[in-house]
Amino acid sequence: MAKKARPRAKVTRLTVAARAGLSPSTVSRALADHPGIPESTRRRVKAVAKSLGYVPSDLGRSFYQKKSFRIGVVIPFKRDPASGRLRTILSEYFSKTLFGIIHAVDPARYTVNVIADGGLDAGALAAMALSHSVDGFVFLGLRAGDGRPRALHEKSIPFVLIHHYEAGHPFPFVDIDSESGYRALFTHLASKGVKDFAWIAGDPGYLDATDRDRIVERLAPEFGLTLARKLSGRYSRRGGREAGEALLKGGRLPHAIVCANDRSAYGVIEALRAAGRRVPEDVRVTAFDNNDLATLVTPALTTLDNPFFEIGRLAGLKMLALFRGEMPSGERVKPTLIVRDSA
Amino acid sequence: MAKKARPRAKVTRLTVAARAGLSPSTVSRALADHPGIPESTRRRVKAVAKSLGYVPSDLGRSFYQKKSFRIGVVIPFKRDPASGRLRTILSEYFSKTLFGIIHAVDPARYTVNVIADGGLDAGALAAMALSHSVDGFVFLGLRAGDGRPRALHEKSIPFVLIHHYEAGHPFPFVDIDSESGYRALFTHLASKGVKDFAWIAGDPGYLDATDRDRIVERLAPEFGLTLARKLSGRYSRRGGREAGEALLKGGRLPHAIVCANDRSAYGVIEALRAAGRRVPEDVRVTAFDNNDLATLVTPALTTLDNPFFEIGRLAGLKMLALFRGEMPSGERVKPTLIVRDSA
DNA sequence: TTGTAAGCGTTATCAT
DNA sequence: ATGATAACGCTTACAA
Repeated sequence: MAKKARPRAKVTRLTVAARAGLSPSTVSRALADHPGIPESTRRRVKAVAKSLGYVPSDLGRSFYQKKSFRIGVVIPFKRDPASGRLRTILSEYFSKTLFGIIHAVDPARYTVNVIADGGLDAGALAAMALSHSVDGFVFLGLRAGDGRPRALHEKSIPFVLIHHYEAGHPFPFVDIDSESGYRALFTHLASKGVKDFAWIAGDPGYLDATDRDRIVERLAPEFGLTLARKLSGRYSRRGGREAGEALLKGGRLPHAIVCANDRSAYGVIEALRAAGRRVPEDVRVTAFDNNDLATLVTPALTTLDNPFFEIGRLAGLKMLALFRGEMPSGERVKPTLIVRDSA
Repeated sequence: MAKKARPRAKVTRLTVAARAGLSPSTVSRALADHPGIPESTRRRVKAVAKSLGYVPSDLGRSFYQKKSFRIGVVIPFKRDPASGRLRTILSEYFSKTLFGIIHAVDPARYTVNVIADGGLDAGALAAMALSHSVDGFVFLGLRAGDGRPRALHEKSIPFVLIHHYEAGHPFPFVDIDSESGYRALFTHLASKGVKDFAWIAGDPGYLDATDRDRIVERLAPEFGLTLARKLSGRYSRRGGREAGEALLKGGRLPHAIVCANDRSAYGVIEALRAAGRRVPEDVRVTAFDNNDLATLVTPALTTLDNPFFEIGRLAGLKMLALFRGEMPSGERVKPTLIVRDSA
């Protein structure tokens, strides 16, 4: 019975105004709950708008305000045309962080645009912001020495760095507090009677990786631990396996093998298993990230949980602060030690 | 020396026009490479624009054209506030598909907006399109019986379904061709002397899962295979493990266990391993998807590759066709059989 | 070949 | 309390 107001022509503020016998500006104010509009008018306008099936144009609002209400999330991405293989950062890292960002900015009516970064230069990024395609950027998976943040900063384009930061610059970032993590881990290891360990480093192209090198080296003595060997695991399973094999050739195994992430830890475990060594009986193995992988493999990994969702959420919050004209500081979130079977 | 034209005030088409001694419309046409603009003018305009550091406003263009040039990618997402655990579809599936979409639509200057679907109703989605927040939708991870596509269709809002379709409706979709996959798989199994097998089904909430039930049942006899048992693996590792345990209690194991996806296959393998059965010596196990997981576990999984990137790419292409006013049909892409160690 | 003018839907300013 | 008007940056008839 209720005749569905199926709008044949588009209905705008003008249509609503005409139908309500008011001016467009009053409609605008009523809909935006401006003060100084009597409750009665407000209600009437809203009723008319509803009956007309009026949907405000985000585009009109954006255009007027010169704000797109979009945040560009920049993530490294290349596809090898030959093999078709994707070269990007870990899916799980990306997804969880992305949802964290969305979760944070959604209440402010911001939306997230994914930008596949296959070598975009600073100019291209700046153009996206200047053209109001996005209002700012969140960077994921940036490599050490990337000059784009600085370039954007010079153009006053807002951005937040994730798992990255710029030494000597007060750029807002959200990073993992590796030091706190390794303190927890070393405490655990020491309590298990571990005296020495090998360090399987990450990909030195990332700031976090080289940071962890330094942190591990510096902290070990505090916990009575000897850093017996340092090898690169390149954050990859294969890198881990190769490091594990190298370790096995080097004579006596240390009490523990501390790996810079989950994947390389699993590679190490594979190498050990192939050589007939048992984890954790013969040697303990620890990891970092706590990806799905960590519980999937055998033995399940003792690892430091990298709270991707939370990190994304905080980055989103900083982005909003930036939009409000504030200057949010950098922040490091503490990982949680997850003790499972491997150590 | 070259004085950097750092725009203090915003430079628009008007600025460029004034500087070039032309009208704004000519500038517009020159920049858009319209026919009927002499090469000389075009060049001059472009030079001036460049020297002024002019960046066209996407917002202005969008506003005028009433098109946002954004595609909304809708993905199920819920976060359990208590545990903080994310409930969403697989990260890897999401990421690869998303990048496929981006890859396809980027050349047409479309951009992708991720929409976390925590129970958005059809009205909310329609409002996003009607407000020109996005021009259309790509749906991921839809469950059987979801009425939203039909509702959007009635409002003439363009969308593409991925790994989903609507029987009896010509909605554009991109799905995996499970039948072709199982033909390849059964051929392989038969060649290995397999005579009977157990089917570990997926989550019946998804269309693909129930389709595979039917396909497997129908196809088996063609290949001289007996479907000895049917159990649900719920697409999950735990579901697979439980199914595996049930199978082990049921007396003699069939020659093979065909699982509806990788995760449940791994669960089955865990159950078998716990019971001291070897894969593939005692029983062959097959999977579906070819996620990272497939090579991570031991034994590496023989599985059907679900080409997520390609599926996303095709969906993006269909989206563009829809925007051109065409009515693209549904499409099923063939999975590739990847033979590894588990079968 | 180029210019003029209108219009996209919104909000803010200034009147009334 | 409400109305008229301008402005945001762009494109596209229509005119010249």
